[in-house]
Amino acid sequence: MGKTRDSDRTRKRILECAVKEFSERGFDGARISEIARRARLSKQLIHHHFRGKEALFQAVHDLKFRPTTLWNETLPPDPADLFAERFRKRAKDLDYLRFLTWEAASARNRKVPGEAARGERLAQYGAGLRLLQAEGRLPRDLDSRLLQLAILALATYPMAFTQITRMVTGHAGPDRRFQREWHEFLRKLGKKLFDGTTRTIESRSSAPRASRGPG
Amino acid sequence: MGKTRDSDRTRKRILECAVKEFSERGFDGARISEIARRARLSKQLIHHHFRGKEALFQAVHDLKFRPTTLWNETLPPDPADLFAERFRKRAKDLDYLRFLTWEAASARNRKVPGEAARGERLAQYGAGLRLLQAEGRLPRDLDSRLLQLAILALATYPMAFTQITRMVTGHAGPDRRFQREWHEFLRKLGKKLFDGTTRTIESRSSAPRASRGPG
DNA sequence: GTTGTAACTTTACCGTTGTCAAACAACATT
DNA sequence: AATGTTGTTTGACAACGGTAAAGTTACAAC
Repeated sequence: MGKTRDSDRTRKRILECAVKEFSERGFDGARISEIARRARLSKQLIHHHFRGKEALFQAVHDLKFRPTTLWNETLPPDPADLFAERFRKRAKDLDYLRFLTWEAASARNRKVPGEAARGERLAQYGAGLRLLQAEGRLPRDLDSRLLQLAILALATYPMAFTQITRMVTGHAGPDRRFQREWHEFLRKLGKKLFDGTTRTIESRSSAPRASRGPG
Repeated sequence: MGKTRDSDRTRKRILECAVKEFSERGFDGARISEIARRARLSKQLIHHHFRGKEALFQAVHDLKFRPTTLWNETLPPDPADLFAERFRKRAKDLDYLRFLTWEAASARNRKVPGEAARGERLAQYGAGLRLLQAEGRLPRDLDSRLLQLAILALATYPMAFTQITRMVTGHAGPDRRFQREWHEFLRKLGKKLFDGTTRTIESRSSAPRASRGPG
């Protein structure tokens, strides 16, 4: 049995409950006392471990937005899986998705914490897309950045806007069954869009180019 | 010059400012006093005209979510424009979009006000998609509801998750230039997906059917 | 003008919430 | 065992936001 007093352990427990509360109710809606109730300790202790609500939120933020192995931005081998794969990864961290949604709602035009680093990471993914384009495995006439945005849209929207998903499909967003169906759908979509790519992008020149590395 | 006292006019002014405030800060973040400040009157007057914060929000909600001509769910003549057209309509009412985003963030699984009516309207659109499928102008192997969700995703996401859009493209979501580029992109996407539809869906039977109706 | 009504303001209030400070209890060190 | 340190609880509080009720002013009807 663990010690009755353990600073790190309680800090961790507070953080966990804070993640839940913040992700459910957002910053303004979240209540420190509620976090305390979930963690079975007094709200004053939270203020002792962290400096206050703002700092606690910051800590939670740093925790959830810290790059982990989940942030692996590697592209799938088959470009047709771009949508589906991105979705699969997104579905792994629903809390993070909820933070993104709160952020979207509250951050009108203001810069968002860690914007530079996150932008860097996103740019990395975009570079991967451009590489695929150079290899002729993705259509070149689609702006890579906009394509990336489309990928994120399809990977994010149904589970962020759960009301809409429910109204349209009848299933909740995080529902397992829906996730399977959506994954399948995205695969089909990817196939339709990108399978015939090589032929499509070379339809300008009547003859297919010799398949070599990126020109 | 108008009368110094006009119930309807002040009600309207309160509502306008309330829309702004709620759409910017959400229900919890919104401050009655701030709405009062914007409308240049005392917060108590707001409570006098409406019953309170909750009722005011309800009123705003009813106002913004009331079906208008903007809710025209008619489908574009060319299925390839499905994405782009939907986006064009979405971009017309950014406040509404922000409400949707707040709703998405806060409504975890809870039912959302007017869900039945809104679902009905969405179903109408879905029926239109199925009709297009029946006519062979949209691929039949794509679930119409999921396709509808994809349309909404592409039409909504970049302007709802403005941080992401900014980080990926460098432009803000509501930026005119971005909107033009995104519109164009969605058109291309639609063309790539749905232009070859007739051929695609008939790839099962080796021979193409006689081309009838709108090609 | 008088009076009544409705728009608006002022004063006051109360519950909630985050925060601070002091008291307390467990653990480590000596 | 004594003592210091640190995790934890308790009590209290000040600020803030929404709300209620009383007071005041404009406008209309008579």
